[in-house]
Formats: sequence, C-alpha cells, structure tokens
Amino acid sequence: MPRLNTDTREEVKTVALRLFSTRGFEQTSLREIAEELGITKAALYYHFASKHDLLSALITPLVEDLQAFFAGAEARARTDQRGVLEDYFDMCARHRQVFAGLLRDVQVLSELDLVATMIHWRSRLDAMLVGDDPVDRVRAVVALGGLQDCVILFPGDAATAAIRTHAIDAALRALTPHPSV
Amino acid sequence: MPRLNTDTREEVKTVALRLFSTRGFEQTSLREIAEELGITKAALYYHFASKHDLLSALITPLVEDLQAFFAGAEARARTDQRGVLEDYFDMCARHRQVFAGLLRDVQVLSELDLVATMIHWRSRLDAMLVGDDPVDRVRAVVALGGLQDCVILFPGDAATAAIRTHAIDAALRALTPHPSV
DNA sequence: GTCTATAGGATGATAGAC
DNA sequence: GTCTATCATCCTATAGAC
Repeated sequence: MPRLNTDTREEVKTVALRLFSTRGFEQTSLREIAEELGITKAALYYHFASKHDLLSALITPLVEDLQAFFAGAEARARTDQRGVLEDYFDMCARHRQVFAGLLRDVQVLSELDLVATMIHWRSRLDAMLVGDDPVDRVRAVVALGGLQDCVILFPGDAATAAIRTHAIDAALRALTPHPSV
Repeated sequence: MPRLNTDTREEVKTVALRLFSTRGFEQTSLREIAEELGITKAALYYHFASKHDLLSALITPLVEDLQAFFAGAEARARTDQRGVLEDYFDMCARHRQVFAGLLRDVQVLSELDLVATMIHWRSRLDAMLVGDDPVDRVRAVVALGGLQDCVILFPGDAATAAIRTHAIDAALRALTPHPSV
C-alpha cells in the first residue's frame, strides 16, 4: 500500500540522520530505519541504491558547506581570527547531527572517499589560523576542539545561540597567548 | 597445537585493544582478532567468556583510574584548577587507546553498564571545576574538550609530552576570564 | 588450550509480483 | 512505490574431539 506522504525519500533521510547521529553509521541497520518508517527494507532500495548511497545523500551538504567555509576563510584567517572561529562554530552548529555521526563513526570517512577532501581539514584549519609554529598549533587544537565539543554537548538551537559568544571568547583566549579579547 | 607464548590472554587483550581503538568495538569481530593471533575464534572463548567480557577486561583499568581521579580532584578543583587539568590530561593520555575506542563507539557505554558510572563524568568535571554558572560551564567545556582533542590528535608518548604544558596553558586561558597564567 | 563443526540470527542486497 | 521471498555472507556463541 502506498503511503500518504509522497516525499518518502525525505522522510528516510530525516530518520536515517537521527539514527546515524546517535548510533553511528555501521550500527544502524536498514531494518531499523524501515521499521521506524513503517515500510520494508526493500522499499528503501527503491529510493536509495545502497546504504552507502543513503549516507552520501546525508553528507553532501556538509561537504559542500565545508569547502565553502575553507574558500572563504583562507584569506582572512590570520587577520580576523575571531570571525573565522565564529564561522567555524556556526558551520559545526548547522551540521551538528551529521557531525556527531561522523565523529562517532570515523570508519565511515574512508568508506565514502571523503578522505581525499576531508582527512586533514582540521589540521588545515589549524595551519590557516596560526601558521606552522608547533606551540601555536597546540593552541589552535585546543580552541577548535573546545568549540566542537560545545556544539555537541549543548545540543539544540536555543542552547547553541545562548553559548555562542562565550564559547568563542573562550576559544579565542585559548588561541591567543597575549589576550587581546 | 599449543602456542609458544603461554600468556595468550594478555596477547588477546593487546591485539583487541589496538583493533577496538581504531575500528570501534562493534566493528571488530572475534574472527579478526583470532586471525591476527593465529588462533581460532573458539580458542578466544577459552580465555574470555564472551566478547562483552573481553571488552570489560580492557576497560576496567580506565574506569578505576577515572574514579580515583574524581576522588582526588574533587577537594582541590576550585583552588588548584591547573593541577586538576594536568591530572585530567595525564589520565586521558594514559588511557588514550581505550579512550579513542570509547569515543568511536559510544554505543558500547550503555552495553557495559558504564552509563551509571560514566555518563555524566564530563559534566560532573565541569561543575567541579567552575561551579554552576552557565557561562563558566561553557568555558570549562571548551577547556576540557580542547585538552581531550590534543591527546587524540597528537598521538604517541613523545608528542604528548612535548605538547603537555602548552595544551594546559591554553586550556587554562579558556577556563579563566581574567588570565592569571 | 586449541581445534572442527555447527547452531541460530542479523545484515545488505536482489528478483519479481502487485 | 511497496510488497514477499530469498540469497550469500557475516556475526556471536556452543558442543565435543584431541
């Protein structure tokens, strides 16, 4: 029996994203996704060629946003650290769910050939912010790691908005040896 | 045929820890562990009652260390923030492999009934360090999240030793609104 | 302590009816 | 678009021989 809502494909993505982000990709079976939607596994294969394909559909927006972020941040990273941290925080917040799923299931990165585009994005961002000095790099790791944790540990749009300024202030202090905040 | 090394149980733990920490718990099968050791799956069951049991054996030292850390840190958390951050960093570094495995496979926590003892250890640590003020809590999340990322992103004992002071300096700055470093 | 053999179940994926 | 039925493959775990 056909279902009322015609946009099953979008529904699948919504449910899958929620399950992937809490359990991880490999730990979520197509059976679970199908059951929650009230359809069968086989029906999923009408909408997505494979499990891999479903994950790709979920992750594409993040990858594109990430590339745009790098393109926009590269030029001003050294002169406007605060602005770059803000953009990074906002991007993490926008894709919080996908993010959590990825961090929870690093294995998936290599499976998706995201490695080529993403494997070193954190260290690329480090270098962009502070250059090559090893001590500065440590500071950048603390700052960025702290920001990322905030987005995940204070979930929800309201909480994110409430902590944004304070989190970025703290990250900026971690980043800067001579506080000019 | 019996193997030369009598301490198969320890060998199993070593191999399992390496595989768990890179692939995650659920993603590592007993077949893989057995093959790498040159024994069969069935032999594993002589040394460990179940897969769950094997994981418990690996994780027990971390749990005990964590409890000891909390017991020792609670009293001086507000007066000696730097000392507590140092202890936390060292503990994360000591159990880096188990840590990476857990972060990579959060699902495992609930499976092990670790939830009761660990589910809120991060937020408990936050509160211990800074009290209840929401803004201070954000600072604590940045500081602790940053430290944890350092331990994982600079792997190896040498790298850990090299960055220790700088990472803690940065975390302390994130934690402290009026820098007294 | 280690083996072979197997039970019992879940998984991703496909074929073909409706 | 969704179904039933099925496949091949993997998993954890157990029984019993050596």
